Amino acid sequence: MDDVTAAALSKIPIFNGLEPDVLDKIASHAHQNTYKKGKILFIHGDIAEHYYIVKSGHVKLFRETLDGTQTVIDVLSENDIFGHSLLFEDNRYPSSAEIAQTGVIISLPLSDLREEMYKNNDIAVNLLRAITLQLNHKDRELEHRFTQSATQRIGCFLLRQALKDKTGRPVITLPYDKMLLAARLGMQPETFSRALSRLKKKTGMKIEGACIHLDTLDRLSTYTCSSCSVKFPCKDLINKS
Amino acid sequence: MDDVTAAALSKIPIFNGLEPDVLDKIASHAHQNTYKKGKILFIHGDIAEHYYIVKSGHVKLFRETLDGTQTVIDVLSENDIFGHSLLFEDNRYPSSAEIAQTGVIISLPLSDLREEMYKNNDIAVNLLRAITLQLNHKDRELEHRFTQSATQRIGCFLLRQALKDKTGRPVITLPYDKMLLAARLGMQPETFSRALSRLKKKTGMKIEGACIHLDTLDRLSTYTCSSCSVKFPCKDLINKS
DNA sequence: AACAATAATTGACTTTAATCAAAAGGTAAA
DNA sequence: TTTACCTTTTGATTAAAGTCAATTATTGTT
Repeated sequence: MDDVTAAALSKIPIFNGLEPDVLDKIASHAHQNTYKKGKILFIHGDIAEHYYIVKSGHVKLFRETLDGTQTVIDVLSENDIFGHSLLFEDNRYPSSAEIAQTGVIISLPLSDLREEMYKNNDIAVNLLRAITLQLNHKDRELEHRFTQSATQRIGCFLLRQALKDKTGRPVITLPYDKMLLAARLGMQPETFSRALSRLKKKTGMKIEGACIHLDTLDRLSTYTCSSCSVKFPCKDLINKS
Repeated sequence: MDDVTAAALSKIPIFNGLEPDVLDKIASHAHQNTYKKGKILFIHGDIAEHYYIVKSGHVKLFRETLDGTQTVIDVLSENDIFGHSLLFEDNRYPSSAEIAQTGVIISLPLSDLREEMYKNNDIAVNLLRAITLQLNHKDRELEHRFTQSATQRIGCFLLRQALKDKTGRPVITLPYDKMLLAARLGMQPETFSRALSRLKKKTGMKIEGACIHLDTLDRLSTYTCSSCSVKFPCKDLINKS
C-alpha cells in the first residue's frame, strides 16, 4: 500500500485549481494499491466510503440480478475516476466494482470530498463538471443500446477508440478482452464474435487478434453512425486536449 | 406569460435553504407559460440557455437519429425539473424536449444558476444532490432495458407508480397515453399492448382503459422484480416523504 | 513442452420483439 | 351525427440476438 503525492492527483480534473493545502490533505489520505484480476472493490448496495482512481488496468462496474445476470454499467481505464458521485451520507454504491485486469488503483475516502464540497466551492464545481459529463455519457449509452444494432455498437466503440488515440492512424487496439467488451456493449460473446466479422465484411477492416486495421474511418462511420443522433466525429471527444 | 413567486420555487429541491434575496432574484427571472401538446421547447444540440420546471402536463425528452428513430430519454411530470445539469458555458442540450401533454412550464435562465453556483455553495451542493440522483436513475434504466423483458418493464413501471401513490391502494392510473408510455419503456406500441395483456394474465390485474386494479402488489413484484438487482420495494422511492 | 484453463469462434435452434397490415375503439371538430 | 383522425388492439411474418453445444485458439503454469 503506497502513498500518493499531491502532484499525481493534480492532473485529475476534479482536483483542478485546488489550494495546495487542500490537495495535500486529500493526498495524505489516499492509498495506492495493486489489485489482481477478479478482486471485488465493493458490492452494489454497500454503504459508500471510498472513491477510486484507476492508474492502470481496468475496472468493471456492474449490477447483478438474483439469477446471476450481469449488466455491465461501465469499464474504466487509466485516469478514470469512479465512486466520486456518492457525495452524501448513507449513499450506497449503485453498482459493484471488480478488477477486470490487474492494475494499480488509488483509493480515497469520500469523507474528505463530502467535507470539502461544503467548504470549498472549487471542488463542488469540479464535481458538477465531472458528474454532468457522466450524465451525458449515460444518455448516449441508453440511446445506443436502443437504436444501434450489435454490429453498430461495436463500430461505434471502435470509432470512439480511434478518436481517443490522437496518433491519427486508423489502427485500433482493443483495450481489453472480447468477452468483457461484449458485456460492456450489452451483448453475448457469441453475438460479439459474429457481429465483428459482419463489420469486417461491411467495412473491409483487417483483424489480427486485438489489433484492427482500417484504411479509413469513413466506411466505418457511414455504416455505424447512421443510427446515432450525433454526427461523426463525436463532439465529446474531438475537443478533448 | 406569468410571473413566478419565490414561494413557489422554494419547494423545489435545488432551491432548498437558499437566502431569500437569491431566491427572489431567481424568481424574478422566471416565467410561467402554458404550452400545448406538440410544442418543442428545445432541440438536441442547441446551446442551452434555460432550464425548466414542470407544473402540470408532461414533457418528453428524446433523441432522434437521421432516419427519424426516436429514443425517449425520459418523460417528466409535475414538479420535475430538467435542463438544470447544463451548468457550463456552451453546454448543449443532450436531448430534445417536447410537450407531450398540454401544461404549465416554468422557464428559468441558466445564467443565474451558472453565476450562483460559484457565489453560493448551497446551490452547488443542491445541484450535486439532484444530479447524482439522476445518475442513479439512469443506471437503473440501463439495467432494466438490458435485463428485463418488455412485460417486466411495464410491471416495474406500474409498481413504481403504485409506490409513488402514497394512498396505499393498489389502483394505478397510467399518467399518460400508452403510445408515449411504450416509447418511455423502450418498446413499440404493439409490443406494449401485447405485453400488458400478458401481464394481466400472469398477475390477475383488472384493466379499464388507463386504470389498473390489483388486489396485491405481491404477484406483480414477484414476477417483475426477479430480473432486477434491487429488491422490492425499491429503496429510492420508499424513503421519499 | 505438455497440460489445463480460459477465451473465441462456429453451428443449429429458440425466443423476443419489431415490422407490416388491418381492424376496432375513442375523441373531437364540422 | 357524421366524418376524420388518432389510439389501441390483434394477426401474420420477419429479423435480431440469445441459448445451447461443440470445436478451435490462446494463454499461462508446472
